[in-house]
Amino acid sequence: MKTEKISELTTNRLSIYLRCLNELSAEGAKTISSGRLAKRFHLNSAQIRKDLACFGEFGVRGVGYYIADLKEQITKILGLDHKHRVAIIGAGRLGMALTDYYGFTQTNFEVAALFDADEEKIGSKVGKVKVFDLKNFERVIRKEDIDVAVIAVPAQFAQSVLETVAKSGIKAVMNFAPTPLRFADDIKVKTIDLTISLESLSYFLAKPQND
Amino acid sequence: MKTEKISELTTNRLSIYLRCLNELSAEGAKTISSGRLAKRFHLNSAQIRKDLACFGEFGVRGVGYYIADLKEQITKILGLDHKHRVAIIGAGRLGMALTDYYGFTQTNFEVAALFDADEEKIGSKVGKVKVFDLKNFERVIRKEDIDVAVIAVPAQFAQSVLETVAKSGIKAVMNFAPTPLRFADDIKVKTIDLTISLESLSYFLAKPQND
DNA sequence: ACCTGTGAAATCGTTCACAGCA
DNA sequence: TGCTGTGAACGATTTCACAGGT
Repeated sequence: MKTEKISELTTNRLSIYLRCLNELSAEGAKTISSGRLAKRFHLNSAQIRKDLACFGEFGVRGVGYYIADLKEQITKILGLDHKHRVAIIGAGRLGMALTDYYGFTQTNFEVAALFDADEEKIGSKVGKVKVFDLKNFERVIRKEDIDVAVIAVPAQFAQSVLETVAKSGIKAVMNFAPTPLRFADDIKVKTIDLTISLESLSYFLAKPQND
Repeated sequence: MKTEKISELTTNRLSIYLRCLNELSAEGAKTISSGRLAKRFHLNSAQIRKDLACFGEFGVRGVGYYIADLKEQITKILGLDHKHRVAIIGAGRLGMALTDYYGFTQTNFEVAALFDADEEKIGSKVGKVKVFDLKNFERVIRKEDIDVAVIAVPAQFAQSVLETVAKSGIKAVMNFAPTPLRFADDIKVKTIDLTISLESLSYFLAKPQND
């Protein structure tokens, strides 16, 4: 077991391993070795072992890993053993699409509130989720016990929204605005920048030789 | 000028530089040095120079880079000097949200068609974009001259949709389904996996000491 | 025999530091 | 003097290879 700092690449892979284990589990398998896991899902077996070894000795030499046990361990490491409550800021199309994004509920996340500054939208509902006035952000997130925020507003408002979010005490933010954000280092901001992804596809199409 | 293989990290940063240059340009600046660019946007100046040097010698010693010229060069490198036409597969909330996502139009991408397998949706419109039957994918993308596909269908259909897309000759795909996909290496698939991002936030909240 | 956990090696990416040009 | 372009140093990440446990 390593006690060094754990890289984000490692934790991202943990999510992937968890998915693989769910699939194997559904098939009724009881144990899996890093070698077979790697082969089946096109991963590297040494990397799987190293990643897992960061958090403990979960394997059994000569056997592999007990699937049910390992699932439970990874679920706990990723903090997926309890529900997270999510606020989405920006009740535009993207915010609304995310509100009933299946992937949220699938991994123990629940969208508890939408926020917008537009009078027209405040008070309306998306499915069962109410749209609140952004001005009341802090009050609502306390009442609703929210611990994760999603920023789905136009880029020019993102920094100011992030400051509202940070002031409320929320420590985990997912940002869809294609803009760099400044924030204190006790909070975690994960930016999903679709513009960069698109431009990267464009580069692939444009580059001289498709090697 | 390097002729080695260019990493995706480098091309992603090119997108960022382009954004920065647009901002500077809007302020009326004519030239910028890597040092001042780095300071202003919290980047590393050596990295900026290295990234740019992969594609040519765009700078002038003692002066820096001419902003208008550099913008043009990067735009060309990223293939953003001509429009890309996009098909979105899956006319659910996510597909619809992406259809009028501002970021697309902003960087020379245009959503030209939506596809779905649901009879109810086929023939309807989202804004000006028509929903076609997925069965007619190849015919429509040829007629509409589409070169980029976005997969916004549930995970269990993603692999089969990708195969339809690949067969049609499209080489650039953005995938929102949280599942690993198998594909030939002459096509580029960029997966935006919101589940992994969420779980990474969850890990941050769960881990023992928030260091 | 099979498999884990882990040092060591290899690869990849970033930052430093400076030669050389305007 | 100010700045680029780049080799060299450094740091991070991945992969190899094997000692040691079952």
